[in-house]
Amino acid sequence: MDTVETRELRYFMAVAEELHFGRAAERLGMAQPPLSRAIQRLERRLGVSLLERDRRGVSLTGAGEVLLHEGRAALDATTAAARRTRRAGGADRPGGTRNRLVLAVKAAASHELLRKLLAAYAAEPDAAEVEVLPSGTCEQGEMLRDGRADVALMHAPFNSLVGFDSEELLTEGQIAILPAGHPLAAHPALSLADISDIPDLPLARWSRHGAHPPGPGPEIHDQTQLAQLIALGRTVAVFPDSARAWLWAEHAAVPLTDAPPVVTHIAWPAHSRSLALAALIRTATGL
Amino acid sequence: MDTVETRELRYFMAVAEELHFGRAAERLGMAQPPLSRAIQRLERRLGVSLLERDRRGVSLTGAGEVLLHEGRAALDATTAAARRTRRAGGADRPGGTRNRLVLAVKAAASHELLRKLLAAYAAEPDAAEVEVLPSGTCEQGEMLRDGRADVALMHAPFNSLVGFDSEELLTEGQIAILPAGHPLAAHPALSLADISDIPDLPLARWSRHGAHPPGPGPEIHDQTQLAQLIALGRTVAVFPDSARAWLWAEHAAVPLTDAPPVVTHIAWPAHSRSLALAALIRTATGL
DNA sequence: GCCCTGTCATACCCGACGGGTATCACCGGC
DNA sequence: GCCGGTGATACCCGTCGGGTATGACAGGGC
Repeated sequence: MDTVETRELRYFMAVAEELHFGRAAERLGMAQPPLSRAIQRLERRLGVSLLERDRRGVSLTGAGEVLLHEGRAALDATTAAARRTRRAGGADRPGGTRNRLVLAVKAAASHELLRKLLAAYAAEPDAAEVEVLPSGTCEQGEMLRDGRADVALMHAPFNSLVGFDSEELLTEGQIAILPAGHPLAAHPALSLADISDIPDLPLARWSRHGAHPPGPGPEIHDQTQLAQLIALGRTVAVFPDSARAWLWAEHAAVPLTDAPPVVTHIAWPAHSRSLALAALIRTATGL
Repeated sequence: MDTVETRELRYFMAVAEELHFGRAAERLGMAQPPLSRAIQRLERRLGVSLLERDRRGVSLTGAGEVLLHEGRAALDATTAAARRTRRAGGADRPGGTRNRLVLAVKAAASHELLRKLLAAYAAEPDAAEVEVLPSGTCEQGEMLRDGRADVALMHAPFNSLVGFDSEELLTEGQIAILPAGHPLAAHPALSLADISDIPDLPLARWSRHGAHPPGPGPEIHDQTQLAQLIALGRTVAVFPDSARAWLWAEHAAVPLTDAPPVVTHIAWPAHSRSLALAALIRTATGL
């Protein structure tokens, strides 16, 4: 009577995001009528109206918006439970997860730190096999929430640590990466203002989830493209200090005086209870 | 194919907690055979074995333990979504929850702070109606997690703030509450060691969820019982400083020098997005 | 050793519900 | 007024959730 099934949540999320029963049904791989009925049933069961079926379109009610947010968290938690359970598959010892540990890292993250962490962890007694999951396009927080990862290296202030437990690992300044021949590359230091309005070096725009933000700079998809564009003298980029490790000869790095420092954290779901994870965190904070 | 329904989760949680299909079925209000089938189907769907059906009893596999923990979080998130959606029921404005805000407080919490907070909040422009939910027996974190509350006053280090966002509100020392006539009541200050081993004043034991922890002291259920036992000279208690507000004439309060300070936090689910809640937090931190 | 008890699994049945197809009701635009 | 597009309704069917009855199997008392 007062229970909501995950299927109903999935259906509602699709409709709430598409604001269109037909498209939502298509996305769900089903026909539209049963979807309409399912939503009606959900509304009846909850005793509230979630969608405003106005002629010419569907819109969310206040309750619908609440369910959109809360339901997302609930669905993530459910799929995370399924994923982590599946991953724990073979280890039938009752002492906790001994299997693999999935570590999500940003592709552009400091390899130095990661390498040291993995090396130190491998020597630990509670060590599990660590699978490194480079999340190029996807947010690491998302991966932690829906169970694709167990632990992540995240970079404040770019990633939000909200909802996770975390420990600070490393703080570094940021540098501007310029074409080696550019006049600005000769400066000992620069400010953000110095590089934000250079006509011949517009800042590149990362394309995320297929949507390209508007702006003057070139569109890029990965770090190699960016490196190439810088080397060609077409753009400039701002990166944490550890990016110096992958610079080319055609690149020049100049410290930025007023860029906010980047803090690398190790973060994990707050409710985690795993010996292997605890050991990894201990290793990381002890580096 | 890779989806888990909340009903299946509920069933599994019951079996995993009872470690007995018959009792779990009874608790769920159903017969045992369909429960067995549901668990089998869940195991098949996840592709892992969750329970070890040994003759003479059921035990959890490693994967089962993972699902026990993760599933609890998922179920809590789901019921929270349903509860909060239902509570948002009538407010059909698209600006967020404008309804009521449920604030969970420990029954023994500082009334002073709570009164000031509610008074200040009522004057706010974004103020919603605040329902105060005194959680005598139940953990406030549980209430936040499963949606019975939207925000809570929690007391570190007694409550774990893990998994929530929180702001510090108030730090106070702790006091020993003794019978007024007791010799120790004359001291200007005491240490924990001073009161932990007094033969005539064993520390009282709170009964939680029906289970009484073993020990020498008397069993108590609420604060009034405790106050009475102290007044009768039968026990001693340790409380935050603000407990002085409800002391009786027969009580004596003595500061404890080495008790950890109690920090009152305002805490809320990390993913919350509500104007009313934001206003309450702003009010609380501005006190 | 035998039976009895307690456990979970299997067999079978039924009603309900999820899902599909066809169609309706309604509105905006040409 | 017709048409395209929306979501809702009507009807049908297969699957599945749930109940009852029963089986398989181990352990304990006699």
